[in-house]
Amino acid sequence: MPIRRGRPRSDAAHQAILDAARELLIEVGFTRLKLEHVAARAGVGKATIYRRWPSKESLALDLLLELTSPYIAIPDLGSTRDELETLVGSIIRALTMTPLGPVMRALLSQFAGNPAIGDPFRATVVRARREEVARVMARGVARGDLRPDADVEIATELLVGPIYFRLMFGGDLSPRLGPQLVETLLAGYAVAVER
Amino acid sequence: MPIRRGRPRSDAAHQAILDAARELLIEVGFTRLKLEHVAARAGVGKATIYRRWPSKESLALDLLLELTSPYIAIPDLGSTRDELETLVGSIIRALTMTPLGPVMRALLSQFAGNPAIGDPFRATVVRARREEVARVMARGVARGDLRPDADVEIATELLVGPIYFRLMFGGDLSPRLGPQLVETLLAGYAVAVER
Amino acid sequence: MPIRRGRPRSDAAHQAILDAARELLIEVGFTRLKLEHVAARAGVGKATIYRRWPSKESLALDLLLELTSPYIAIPDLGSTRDELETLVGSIIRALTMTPLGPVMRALLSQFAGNPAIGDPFRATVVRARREEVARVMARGVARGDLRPDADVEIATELLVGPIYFRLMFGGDLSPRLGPQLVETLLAGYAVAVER
Amino acid sequence: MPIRRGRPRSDAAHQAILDAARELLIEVGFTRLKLEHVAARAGVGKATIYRRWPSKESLALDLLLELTSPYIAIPDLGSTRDELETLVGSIIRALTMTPLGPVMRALLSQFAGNPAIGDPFRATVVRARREEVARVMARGVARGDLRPDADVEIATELLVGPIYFRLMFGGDLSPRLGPQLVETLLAGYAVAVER
DNA sequence: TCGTAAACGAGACGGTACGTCCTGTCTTAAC
DNA sequence: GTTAAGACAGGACGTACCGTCTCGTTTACGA
Repeated sequence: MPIRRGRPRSDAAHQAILDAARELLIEVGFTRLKLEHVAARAGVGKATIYRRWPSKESLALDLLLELTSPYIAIPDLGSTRDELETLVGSIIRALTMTPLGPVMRALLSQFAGNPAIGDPFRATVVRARREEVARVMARGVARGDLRPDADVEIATELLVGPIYFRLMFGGDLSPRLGPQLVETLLAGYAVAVER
Repeated sequence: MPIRRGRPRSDAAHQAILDAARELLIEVGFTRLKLEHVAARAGVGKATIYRRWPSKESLALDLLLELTSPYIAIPDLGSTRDELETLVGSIIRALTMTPLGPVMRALLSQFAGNPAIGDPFRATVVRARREEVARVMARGVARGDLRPDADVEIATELLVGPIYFRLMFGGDLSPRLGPQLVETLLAGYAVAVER
Repeated sequence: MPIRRGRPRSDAAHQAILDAARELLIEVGFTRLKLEHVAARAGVGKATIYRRWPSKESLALDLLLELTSPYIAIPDLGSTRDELETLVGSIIRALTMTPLGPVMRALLSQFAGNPAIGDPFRATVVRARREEVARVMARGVARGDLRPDADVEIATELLVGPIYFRLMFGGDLSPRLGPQLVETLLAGYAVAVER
Repeated sequence: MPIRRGRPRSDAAHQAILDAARELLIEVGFTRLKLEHVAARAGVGKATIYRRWPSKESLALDLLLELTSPYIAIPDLGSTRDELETLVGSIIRALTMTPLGPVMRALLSQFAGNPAIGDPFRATVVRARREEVARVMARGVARGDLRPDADVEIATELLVGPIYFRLMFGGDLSPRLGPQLVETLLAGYAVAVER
């Protein structure tokens, strides 16, 4: 039994650290985020941070997962187009209307070159998104809306890639983007009669 | 007349710095790239670096522009599909077979959150790519291969977004990806008879 | 109450710094003394030095005060000549047989032009020496050994000035010097009738 | 024949360097004197300085010798006391009323620990002073004013040591100091019977 | 109710890198 | 061949953070 001895860890400190880190990450970006400053803003000793997270990366990753966790599965809406638009729209909304946008922007830089952040992120968020696209597309195929040979992986990237492209390189992340992407994707994968 | 006074700047030192920086950027990534180490590997004083580049970011940006500059315009091949595949293929090839791939991966992190790198990159490389896609598509529309209402911006992002997505989040950057993306894009934008 | 918070400063580091600084000061002199090297030899981070001393000067001053503090008052020996010789002899001995000599030589340069070192040194060491000479001379006047109008300030400088002169410009600092100075001070050079 | 070829060295540059160096030496002291700043203030390239002086020390030494050269021998005044007072007074006057004072103060620090400055200074200025004292004292002995066994070396240091002591550690360098020193040297402090 | 054990805020620790400054040398065009 | 200008390699400066390590104190649990 891992009986807990000694003083329990403080939830207040834990939350203060996350809040301070989120604020600073948004303010200055990942590279200029300093744990020294997080500790100061949170009113916490540095050791209290290191006791919970082994590195800046893992703290940042927790911030990201915290913001991506309220992920909601797409229900069967009867229409493949509606479901895809809902899916893409929820991604755009999360990026534009919650702190996820700035946090994501700050961490984009780390996904490619920093396995400590990239790997867990891929294993959870990216994977979950691919699976959701797969579920929606499977329903679409079953309905006869989509060609049975539609490639789920390419489809995910065609829907999500442009969004991250704009997040990275600039460009509107307006709600109009979702239907535009879905329209193009569907026109491609839809059986001939669809159009 | 900007008469040159004093000892001219050394081209040898300039190139040694760029070489050392490129190597180290690929080896350790942008965050762990230290100008101290660049100077040491280049056999150069730190001041010689700071005389040319005000920051690590601007040095890295120069590396990136140096690698993206050998950009070749797509000639008229008679076939819109061939031209698009050539375009996408050349991007994939540059990312997989030249130092551009690792350098890009190392700098992806900075585009979103670091205007000092992101803005110039957007203004040159991203802009050039959009314009090339626009030229190819304009020829396609003229040929009757493409629907006249095809949106160039969305098209660029559908072609390039998935590539950067895989660069960032992992996934094959095989030569097969190009034709897959073009096929999907064309199926969407092509006039009905195309398929 | 000045409650102590945080980890206390390390006495070991403090002493290691002083030792390394003393050695290097003697080896290379004040101008060529580098805090970087002190830190390296002491096995200490540079910040640990700067936390204690704001500058090279103040560190050097502490070295000097550390070496001049074991100052011993001259007891009543019954003979003014003996007391003066003891006083001058102890100064010469300290300069020739302890690290004070080399340290003093290294810092002589700073007394005149560097108030940060000169002022505290004057306020403590020079002042203490003047007072000791004054006490000895007062006893001498009381004994009837010395003329009552003898000027203490001039006397101090006549005894100590030549010693520092030789320290600075070269010349024996042999034990013989003390009695010579005292003899001349007491007797004067004029033939008897002059006065 | 050392025929001069090429452009002759500029006397104007030479003098501008000495002037700038003297000013800066007085303003900031020897340690904080930077050849970079001397060159800038003199409107001269750094190489022009290094072509003439191998080091900061030798430049400073030249400044010092330039100021100590107008040394005037003491004529036979008929009175040993007058001659000694003239000698000591001329030293005090030079130190208080010409730039020699500040320059000396700035360089005092280097005499002991820096042979490059100390040795030539000792060999010229200090030596000349000792010889002058010797001449005056020899005349005094010949006149019967001074005891024949008077030690010239000790005498020089008793006259000059206190002056440098005050220059270094503070204290009036008033014209009154000269007669006080000469008086004490001649008379001694002991009550008459002592001898 | 009293240890005992772990977490707490604080801040010092040995380090690494920063960006600046200065050194003494070298390289140019102008004279 | 010297000049002013200024770039060069090198190296120290004083500062900022890193991740670790004491401190004295606080908080909970089990004896």
